[in-house]
Amino acid sequence: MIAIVDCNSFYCSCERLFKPGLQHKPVVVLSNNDGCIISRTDEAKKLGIGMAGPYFEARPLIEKHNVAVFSSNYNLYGDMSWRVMEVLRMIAGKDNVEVYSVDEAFVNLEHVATDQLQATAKLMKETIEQWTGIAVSVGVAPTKVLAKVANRLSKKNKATSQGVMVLHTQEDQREALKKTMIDDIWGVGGAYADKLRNMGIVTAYDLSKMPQAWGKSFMGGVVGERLIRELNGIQSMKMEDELVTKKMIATTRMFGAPVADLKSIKEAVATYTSRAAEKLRRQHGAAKSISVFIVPKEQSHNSRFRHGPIISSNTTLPMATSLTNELIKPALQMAEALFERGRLYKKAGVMLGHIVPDSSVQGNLFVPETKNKETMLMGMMDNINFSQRDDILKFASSGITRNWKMQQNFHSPRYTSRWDELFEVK
DNA sequence: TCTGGGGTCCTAGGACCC
DNA sequence: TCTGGGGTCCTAGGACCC
Repeated sequence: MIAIVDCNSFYCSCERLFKPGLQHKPVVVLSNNDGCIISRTDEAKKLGIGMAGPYFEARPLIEKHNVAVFSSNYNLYGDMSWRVMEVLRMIAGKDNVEVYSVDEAFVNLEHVATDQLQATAKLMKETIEQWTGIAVSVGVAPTKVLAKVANRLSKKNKATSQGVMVLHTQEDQREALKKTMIDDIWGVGGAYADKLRNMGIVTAYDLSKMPQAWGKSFMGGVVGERLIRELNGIQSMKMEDELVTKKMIATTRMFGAPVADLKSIKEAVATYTSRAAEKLRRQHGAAKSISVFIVPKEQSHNSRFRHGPIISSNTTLPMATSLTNELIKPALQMAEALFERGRLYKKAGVMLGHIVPDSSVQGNLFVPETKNKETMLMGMMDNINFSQRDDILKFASSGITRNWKMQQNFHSPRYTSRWDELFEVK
């Protein structure tokens, strides 16, 4: 059996930890640049505030009901996430935990006796809540997809489930599937949901009764086939080893306000490249390709498109590297080539691809000896920046004033990761 | 006026090879 | 007038996730 442990309204819960007065009050957390709502408490949901909707649209409701609003504080969420996952690893064993996202983890319960499943799930939940203060829901079932179904139902019926739901008989599974609409299935998004409904498939149960071959032809090939098997309790998605090596690393941001000058664009691109290179070094990788894109602010009144065209360029490097300076150079060249004077831009991004382990970087006869020193320099920069949790050291091309930086008007202190922002009790 | 950021997997189709 | 068959590799784009 597999459990999925999922933090309730995670970002909001983190903010509430340090503002006990907000317990049972509506709270929302905004995306970068304070653009969209990306986390809501139950109280905020009840007021009719939608998920992923733009902040400005929900603003009347928010002001009317005095909803607490926060900009996202990823230092805080990252640190709380680590604490939650550590508790799980202590209880279930390090190798049985697969961190799926910042607020979710799958836990392998293969070795737990059937009559102990409920108790184990409850233990995980209660320990996390007691030690970290973050409330979680737990779903347990024979497959990942069914565990997700269980988790969702446990959240929907908190009063009866106490935040834990175990689906271990086929009877339980069938009942749960009947209560789950197709668009609430993990792996069914908007496009497939529309398609399925048009074919008269409405509940997860309906979908589970379709033949696998049908899934193969109508739901994206092996993906659909696998989904149907999982719904029927046949494990088709394994527990993954902790996968730390990403195949692509991206750093992209909206600007605080549209930008028209090349200098700002270049500063932003240099900054994002530095950040991406940092992530790359953290996983001991080296990248062989880098691409840069910039997005013009939509000029036309044709508002059907949320984004303007994306203007991008890609460079293949002579050899894979993780050195910031070697990545910044081509990135800035591309930024310069893409930029058109007279246009307004709202976003830029950098992506690193063709990532290989840095130990396997192909030797090149023409690599100068100085390379080792540069690698050490990068390591030092990373250490200093990490211990300060800030870009205290950066490349000059990243700029000092940074007029293009995103807006974060409701940022809470980094309570758990900065000495000078510690929570104070008077 | 104002709509995030960072990923994954899969398929189709083109280019190319023998 | 008629122009094979079978591969591989790569990229773009769609769909999904949180």
